[in-house]
Amino acid sequence: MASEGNSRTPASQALIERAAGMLRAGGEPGRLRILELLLSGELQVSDIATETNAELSTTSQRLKVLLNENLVLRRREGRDMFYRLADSHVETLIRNVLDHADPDSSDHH
Amino acid sequence: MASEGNSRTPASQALIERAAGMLRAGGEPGRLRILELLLSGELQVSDIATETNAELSTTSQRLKVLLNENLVLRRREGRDMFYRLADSHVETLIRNVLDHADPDSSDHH
DNA sequence: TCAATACTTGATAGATTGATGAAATATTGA
DNA sequence: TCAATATTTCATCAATCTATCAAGTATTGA
Repeated sequence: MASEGNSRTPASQALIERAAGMLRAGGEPGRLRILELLLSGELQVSDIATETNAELSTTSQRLKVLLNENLVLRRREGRDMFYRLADSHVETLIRNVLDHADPDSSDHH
Repeated sequence: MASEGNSRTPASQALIERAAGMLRAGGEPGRLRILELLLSGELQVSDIATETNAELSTTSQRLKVLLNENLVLRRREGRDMFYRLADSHVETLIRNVLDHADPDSSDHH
């Protein structure tokens, strides 16, 4: 029994800042759109740019923010760079917020 | 079967924007700190200000942002205003991100 | 080694944000 | 009705963010 339950040990300043950074990274429509896209799997930069109707360099900058906040991981394959969600925690987070923001979602209480 | 599963219907522009707004609202340390505080229950503004070491008006502004993004609800009782997390979805979200940001958290993969 | 492809980085300008003091509003009790 | 308490709103300024173009780097194949 270390830290889980209904009452939580107050998060340290550092933890709060890391967590806030993650939320902030997802808190911009262009970047959230990318995260949503990646829910269905790994994609390369140019495809992400195409799918999101964004400039390549804009897309790259967005991915950089997501990478810095550890929301995504990347892997090079030849000239291509493939990005994917960092882990299932992130997946859950994204699904969660999209669900919650959906007025048609059933369990709002 | 409407929208849940491993592949998700692409979110509408509006949904993405609402969801991004929520993340952005939680994406600032001062505001996330408030959300974390509220995990343990309803609090009035002055107490939130005290607990977070912030000016009253700063706290009020922060709460306003959280309220606008539907992350919290409030209720007046006399001169006091009590704020609480909007629902269990929000609770889950906050716990989730704090967990994920914690390097000591076990299930990062 | 050169040209082409795929991406990243740097510089920048415009937009948005966040904290704050001062002023305003709401509620209560004398 | 007045003063006190609790909170919100307003105006402002500095800081941060975001998209974009141009330039730079990495990888491949001729």
